[in-house]
Amino acid sequence: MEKKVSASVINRLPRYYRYLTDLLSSGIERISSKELSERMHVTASQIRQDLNCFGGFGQQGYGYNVKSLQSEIAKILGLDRGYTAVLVGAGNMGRTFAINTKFESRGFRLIGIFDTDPKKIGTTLTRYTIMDYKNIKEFIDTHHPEMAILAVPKQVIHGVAEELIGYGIRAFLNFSYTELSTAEDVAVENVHLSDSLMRLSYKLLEHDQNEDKKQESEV
Amino acid sequence: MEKKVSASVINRLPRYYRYLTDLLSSGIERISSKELSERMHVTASQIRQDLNCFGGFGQQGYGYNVKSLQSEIAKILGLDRGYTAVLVGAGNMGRTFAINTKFESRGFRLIGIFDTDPKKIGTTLTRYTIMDYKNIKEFIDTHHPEMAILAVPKQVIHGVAEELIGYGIRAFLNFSYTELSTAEDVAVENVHLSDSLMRLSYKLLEHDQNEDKKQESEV
DNA sequence: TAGATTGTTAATCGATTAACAATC
DNA sequence: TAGATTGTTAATCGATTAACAATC
Repeated sequence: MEKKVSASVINRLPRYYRYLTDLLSSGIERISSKELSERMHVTASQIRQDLNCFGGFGQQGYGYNVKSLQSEIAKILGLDRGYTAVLVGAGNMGRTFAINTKFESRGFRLIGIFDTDPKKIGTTLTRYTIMDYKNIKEFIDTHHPEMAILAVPKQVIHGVAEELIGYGIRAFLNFSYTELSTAEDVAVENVHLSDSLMRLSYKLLEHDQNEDKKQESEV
Repeated sequence: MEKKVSASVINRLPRYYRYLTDLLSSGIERISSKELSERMHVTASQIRQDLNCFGGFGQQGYGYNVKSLQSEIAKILGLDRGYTAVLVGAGNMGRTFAINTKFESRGFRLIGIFDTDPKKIGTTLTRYTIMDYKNIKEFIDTHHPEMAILAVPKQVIHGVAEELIGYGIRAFLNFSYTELSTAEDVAVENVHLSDSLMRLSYKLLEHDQNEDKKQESEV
């Protein structure tokens, strides 16, 4: 068994995928680690090390074929698996997610939307009719989605997750402020917009303070 | 001048803030690094190291006062600065963002929403009237927001960012698929939901493959 | 005071970068 | 072939963990 690839490497993969997709759409066929490193503001060494966790995708003297590298990374990420997902919660975040079909094919395919609000159940959201959360077990038993996107209030997040784990779901994208702890054999990605905002706030403050210092030293 | 705090530490700060806020709301007054470490699934050593980048907030033999530690971290993150932000783009993501006022006070206060779509301009979104993007310079000159939340299509993201930098904005939260490169003296946080999905997809695939291997070895 | 827990130094571990032989 | 660029090993750097003296 190969040794486990580190989280740092995994976290960079989507970014490689993104850049390669852009290169592809601008018609660039081959790229060297050096040129890619300049575009991405990382070292060429890091790119080669990262890729070689999964195999030798390049060719000495030539570099990497953009198209084949992109598809290799897609495979590594599991984007070719046709994973399917249900969305739980048709509030604002849920609706935004459902409408942005551009996410599809970059990780999953949405096959059903659920909510508990009688006002929402039966209404349509893009090409889906919102279903009653009560019937989610039946739906899962029939269609076997692998993932659930959780866009529900933080008060119910743990309950919903546990229930869905019971029904066989093994991967969650969690939008609630509370984080879903990753016990058991379950994959979780937490998306915390508040965290991003706080980081931005920190960076802004840091810049402001550097600015202040610069002015002081000029005086 | 103190040495720069590493990105790893900064990235963990919002999570500390989140946990401390939860502790506070459940009425817990003091906590030791050991107990916090168990709740957060990190080492006590890491917590103490992280906090001591900014100062000695604890007390030997006692631990940390939850309330004062929370407010210290808020200060470090700049949450007490009353930073203000404009939202550019009142599409789905923009609307979701505007409606989730819970983000406010965790990094910024929203003071205006802009769009270019004549159908949207003049309509209201929660407590705001959507303004014409044409008039954003005037608004910035008058109200001096520090941040901009960019929820615009990727085709226009760089143009919008450059324009707003010209008007004095120094911090951006970017929701577009393309990333905003962080040249100049500008703070940027990119939020890429697709990246989160791809990471989730990878984790799921990894779990599936471990599952397969386990079964093989059982045969 | 004795016990607990911090702040901090030292040790370990892992990730990044540099270098270069292999090879297209 | 000569030049370019990979894959990979070795060196460096930084982050995490462990340990413990300081001290509440």
